[in-house]
Amino acid sequence: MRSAMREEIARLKRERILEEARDLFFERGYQGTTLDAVAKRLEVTKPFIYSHFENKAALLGEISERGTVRSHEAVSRAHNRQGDPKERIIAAINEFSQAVIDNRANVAVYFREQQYLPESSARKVDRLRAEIDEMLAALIRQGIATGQFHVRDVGMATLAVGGMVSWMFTWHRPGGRLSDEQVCANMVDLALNTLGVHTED
Amino acid sequence: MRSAMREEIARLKRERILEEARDLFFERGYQGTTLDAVAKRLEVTKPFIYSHFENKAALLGEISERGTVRSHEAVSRAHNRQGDPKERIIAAINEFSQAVIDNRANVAVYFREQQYLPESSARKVDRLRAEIDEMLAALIRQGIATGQFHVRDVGMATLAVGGMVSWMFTWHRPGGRLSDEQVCANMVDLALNTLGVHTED
DNA sequence: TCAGGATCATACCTGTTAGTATTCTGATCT
DNA sequence: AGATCAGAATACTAACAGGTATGATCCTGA
Repeated sequence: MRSAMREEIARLKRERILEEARDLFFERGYQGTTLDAVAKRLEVTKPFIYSHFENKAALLGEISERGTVRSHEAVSRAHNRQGDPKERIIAAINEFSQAVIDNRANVAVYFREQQYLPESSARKVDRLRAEIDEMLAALIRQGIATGQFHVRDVGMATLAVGGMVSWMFTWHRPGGRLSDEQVCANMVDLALNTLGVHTED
Repeated sequence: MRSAMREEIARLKRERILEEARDLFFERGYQGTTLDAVAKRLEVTKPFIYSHFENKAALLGEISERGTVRSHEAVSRAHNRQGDPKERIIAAINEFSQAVIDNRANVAVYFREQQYLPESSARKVDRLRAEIDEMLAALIRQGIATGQFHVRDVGMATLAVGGMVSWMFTWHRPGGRLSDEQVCANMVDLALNTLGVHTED
């Protein structure tokens, strides 16, 4: 019971450290952020951080992994569910978009700071991204097979659709002109267009 | 005549410095690259670089500005030419895509290292990017007016199309599966799809 | 051959920051 | 009350890297 509680407290501390590190990396960049600055925001000291993380790169690794994991989960759910390719790609784009919005800082930090990722994180994130691409490509191939989608090159269509969704981290602002739901709905429409889905409107 | 030649030599030296800096920033990141490393690649020393550039950030500024200027020129040319909106957007996407491919390292460095840009470069690049977006949005609006394009939200369509093209810097590799021309042609097709252009195929 | 200036290298300084050795504190248990 | 120990702070080190003062070199023109 005791140690279970300590575990939970330790987890909480790790979470708080990661939150502040993520925000600071996002605002000032990885190398532009000192661990003292992170500690100051948390009103603790540097050794406190080192008692919870191996080193600075471990923070970056964890932050980057999380952003990618969320996107992977989103696409994965849609990929594995019932329905025809169109229904499933709609779910995939919708959830993927929401994941990018929800984890904007993680995603941005990852894309900007890839070079500084520790080897193990880099491998893990690479694998997740490859799987996301594979799932999207598989969905697109199925849609072509059913005659619902019309694209010349599956690989490029995958990159285009993945790109327009991922790109949201560069322009999305909370409290923007459109609600998150509207943004996601628009992304779905645009992605369906991109995949050559014939709509009657 | 003398000084004209010296001018040219100085320009050449600046170019060489910028090339190596761009490549190193691209490979190792801005803060991950020391000026000594740049100097070593050029087989010169650090003061040589300082005799041609104010400081390290000036290198980053110049590199970033160039990447954006090329994209701006590409879209600008297409925007100002004759033709209906469809023809002009085809030219815009084609040239924009080629510009991103040709300046992949510049574009990548800019997007990753935005935070470290000197104020004046940041302003200039922001303005160029805003103008690119405005030109694309204007083209899309015209296409809607002529009934050639069909999108719900011009702003989001602009971001989606701009995003899928810009995103190329993350995945394009010279000597990939498709030729540059094929890649650009595919991007044009995908962008037209995204904008709801009805094609008969 | 020599004067003079432009160009570049050597050698240095200094601030910064990741990472750590040591000390302190305060809660818990006997 | 006193011993023990986990957890956290103080204070430090070491190394790196941006930037510069100074001196060497080389080209140009007479």
